[in-house]
Order: sequence, then structure tokens, then C-alpha cells
Amino acid sequence: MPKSSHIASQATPPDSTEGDVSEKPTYAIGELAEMFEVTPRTIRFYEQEGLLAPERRGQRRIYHDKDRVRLKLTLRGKRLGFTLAEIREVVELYDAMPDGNARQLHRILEILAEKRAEMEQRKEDIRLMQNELDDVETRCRAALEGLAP
Amino acid sequence: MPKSSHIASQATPPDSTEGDVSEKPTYAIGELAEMFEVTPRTIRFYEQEGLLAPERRGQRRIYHDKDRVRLKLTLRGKRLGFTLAEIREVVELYDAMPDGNARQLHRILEILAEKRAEMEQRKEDIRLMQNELDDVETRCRAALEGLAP
DNA sequence: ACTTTGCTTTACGTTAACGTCAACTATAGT
DNA sequence: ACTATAGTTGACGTTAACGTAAAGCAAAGT
Repeated sequence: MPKSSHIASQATPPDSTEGDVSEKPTYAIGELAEMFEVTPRTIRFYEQEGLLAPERRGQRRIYHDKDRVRLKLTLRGKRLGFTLAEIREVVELYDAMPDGNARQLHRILEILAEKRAEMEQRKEDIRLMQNELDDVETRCRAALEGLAP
Repeated sequence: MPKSSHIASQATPPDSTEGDVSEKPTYAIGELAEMFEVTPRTIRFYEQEGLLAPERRGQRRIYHDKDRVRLKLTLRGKRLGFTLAEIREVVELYDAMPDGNARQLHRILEILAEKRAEMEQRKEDIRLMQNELDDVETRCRAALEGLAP
């Protein structure tokens, strides 16, 4: 790849290299990383996996709010035990929406139904897990009572 | 390890090698595996990780209801995105309970509080995720409407 | 001009959670 | 006695999701 030296002939209006005053906010990879307490490596990895597609300004990645939201969704999915592949599947629904034909749209509805079912399962799992925690706590406190009354 | 050939001098009452009629049920590893749709390998691995400790009858592993419940808890934890290490931490609470001293018991209460917080986070994650799904579905149906009215 | 700071790619390393043989053993049925 | 059917212990392989280190660019401050 020839290091293309096109000198930003794009007329991005009052494009200040930094200090977007009253403009749509952009983030460097480090900012985003700190913001979500992940490493830049993680963010680049997610891009490599097709979960993010930030703008490029020269060599650097520029993240917009749209990207920030996506990262948030991704991390949320992770906390719920989804794999990156599964998350990408959902994320791609977003992109596939605007120009989707009928068959694609119906396919999306199918996937949505699946995910919805999984969420219900998770909710049930949480409910049961909380019961367990309650149970352990109760017995734990009982043990403490019977120890030093 | 000398293959100890002590011929089961234990008086396990009407211990039929199989066919426990009206007795506490026991399971072979394969049964348990099928029951939870995991492989025997997985179950052995969980044992190796300290999550299970089945009885041994000779060379074979014998699983009781207690073990079955533990496996169930483990898989539930996995679905919620916990690592085996985290799950073990909770599982060990169970064991550490009966003979726990005051300091240990308080430590358990600490961990319980942490887990509880995590569960709340998960619940919030689910709530938000469901909103997302609702949103996508709405827009998806709208796209279908505007396609073939 | 020089250094710092932050980013870039490339590439190999690591960890968790199993999968996949291979070689062996024990029990049950015929 | 032989075979089929689980189950057993290694031991190495695999995949996902990053970590880590190397080498280099580029804008920004001093």
C-alpha cells in the first residue's frame, strides 16, 4: 500500500483537527477505551471482528457516537454471555435493515425471536440465581447467630 | 498409587450395583451428560476444576442429586457469563458454610453482596437489550409495511 | 531539532474451556 | 470365552478473546 499522501482535500466544513466546539463529538481510540474500561487492543479486535467500522482520518481511527453506542451494545452483550459472533449477528441486523428485502426482514424477525427467547432464559437464570444467593445468605446469617449470640 | 484391592467392606445396606428401586437416585456420567446436553468430557473437566466431587465406586464416578444440582448451578452460571473460576467461588461458599468461623462467614457475605450487584447489572443489561430488540423489531416491521402495503 | 504522547500494524503469546484421540479397564450380555 | 458398551486416564489440539512486545509514524509541545 503506497502511503497515499493526499492532503485532506476534503472540505470538512470548520474541521478543526481537535476541539470540536458544539459539534458532533468524536473520540480517539484511547478515549473510548478509558470510557468503557477496556484496552485499545480490545476495540481494534472488535473492529477486526466486524463489530465496529470507525472512520479513518489519515491513519487514525475516529469514533463517532454511533460507534460508541455499538461498543456499548457489544460490551453489554458480552456481560450477558454472548459470544462476539452472536453479537455481530445482532449488530448486523441494524445495518441490514435499511435496504433489506422482504426475505431478509423476515429472517431478522426470526433471529429477534430467538434472541428474545434467550433473554427470557437469562431472566429465569437470574431469578433462580438470586434465590440461591438469598438462600446462602440466610443460612450464613443463621450460622453467625448460632456462633456469637 | 497402589491399586488398592479392598473389596468394598463397607456395609452399604441393600446396595444393588444398579436398579435402585425407591432409593436415592444415582447417575452415571453419561446419563448426566445427556440430561444436560453436555459431553462427559465437560463434566470431568468441571470436576478437575473443583466444581464437582462425585463419589467413586471402584473406578467409575457416581453422581448423586447433590452433584446434579451443582452441575445445574454451574451451567446456569455459565449462561450468565460467569467464568468457571467465579462459579467455583460461589460453589465453595456452600461447602465453607457448615464449619465456617466468623471471619469466613463475613467474607461470604461480602462475596454475596458482590454477586448480588452483578446480578442487578445483568438485569439492567437484559432490560436494555430487550429495549433494543423491541426497537429493531418495530423498525423492521415498519420497513415491511412500507415494502408491501 | 528533539522528545513526548498517542496512535498504527504485525505477529506471536496466553488463558479458558473444552474437543479429540489413544490406550486401557470393567461390567453385562450372549 | 468373547464381544459390546460405558467409563477411565493421559495427552495433545482447538477456538475465542484478547495480551504483549516490536517497530514505526505523526502531530504537538518545548
